[in-house]
Amino acid sequence: MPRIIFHIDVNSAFLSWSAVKMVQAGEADIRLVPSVVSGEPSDRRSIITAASMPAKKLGIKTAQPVSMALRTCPSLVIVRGDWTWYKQCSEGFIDICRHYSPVLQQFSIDECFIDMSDCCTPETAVAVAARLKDEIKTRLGFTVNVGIGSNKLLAKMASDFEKPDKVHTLWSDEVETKMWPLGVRDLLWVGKKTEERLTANGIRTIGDLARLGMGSLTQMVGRKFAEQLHENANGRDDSPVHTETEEAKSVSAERTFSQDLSDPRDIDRALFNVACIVAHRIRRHHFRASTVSMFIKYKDFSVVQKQCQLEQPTDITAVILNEARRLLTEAWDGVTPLRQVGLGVSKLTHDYYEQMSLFEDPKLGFYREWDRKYDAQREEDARLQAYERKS
DNA sequence: TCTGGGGTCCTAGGACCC
DNA sequence: TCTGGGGTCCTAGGACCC
Repeated sequence: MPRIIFHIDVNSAFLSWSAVKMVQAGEADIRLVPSVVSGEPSDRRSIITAASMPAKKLGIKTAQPVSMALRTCPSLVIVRGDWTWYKQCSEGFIDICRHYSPVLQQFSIDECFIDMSDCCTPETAVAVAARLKDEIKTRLGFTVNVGIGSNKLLAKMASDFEKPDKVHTLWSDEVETKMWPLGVRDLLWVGKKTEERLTANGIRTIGDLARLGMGSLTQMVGRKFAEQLHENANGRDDSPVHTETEEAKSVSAERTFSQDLSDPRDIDRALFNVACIVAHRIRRHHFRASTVSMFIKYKDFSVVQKQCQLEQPTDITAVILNEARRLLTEAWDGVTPLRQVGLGVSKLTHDYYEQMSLFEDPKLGFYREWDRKYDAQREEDARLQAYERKS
């Protein structure tokens, strides 16, 4: 039996969500003028997280530096992101989608798939999708695109057609007319590098890719990726809509300096900050980590990453920080300016078994106490923030 | 104009074990 | 003494996604 999958994608999510809040507060609707959501605008290294349709029409794009966008449009309205509010908006639209089908997979904060196979027919799918889209607009105040297809890939490709506030179908029998004429870059998983490799070999459209023999494609991108691209270009994808939320496999944090830094004290301060953040996050989710990795980025954007295994999984900030410091001394000469420093942990477990050793480092007790106070402080900060938001 | 932050998966080489 | 083949783990790097 053919499947019916919807992909729901919020149009310019962060920008729309900020606009909803501002309109509720009686302010002008920033969706109607060139506007963007970004990090700290005074930081010259900030980039654009979301742009309004009028901004996009001027050529302003997501991931572009704010300074560049300001040159394009000096009157650009810039707003700071509000994560707590975004999470509320996300939950709101996911809830509505879940009412249409419980077989729902959240793909990111602003996208989800629902399996509608048991909830509508190919004939009624467009009308149902339109109802879903309109319900979100009426109840929550922002627009979405709904893509309909016989699998997740096609649904996702369809939701990317004309925006905003639109419903599109991409059934298997429409692949040839609606998908094959598109450029390879429009295919999911084809990024900049793969596009370059494909076009260098004369493969320009998704249709070219679909008709390409596996032998030559494997030579270009490797066997595994070639298999996937070949399937996807032909509109095939049998992955199910995963309803269970997967646990994180890694947690990381990074800091990009407003100017490249070379003073080891500055670098260490940043490493300390990210270690606090990462360790706090894993404690909050009751994780312990067995792998610590540290990475640095130079001004030419090259990245060096070092990792190591711990004898025992840990969630102690000081233990993670010490490993990261050691890795930093291995990776960095202490002189060359750095653009960014980051820290990650992986091999996460919920295993709380701890080898009790009579010879356990007595410092660990102090470290744990420090972490406990840190966590309490963070929680207090969060409570205060929530209170301020309400009043 | 000068490029954030947070993730996932894949590959390839080397070490080590049987 | 020399050789091979398979499996697993680790590491570093790269590509992609939102």
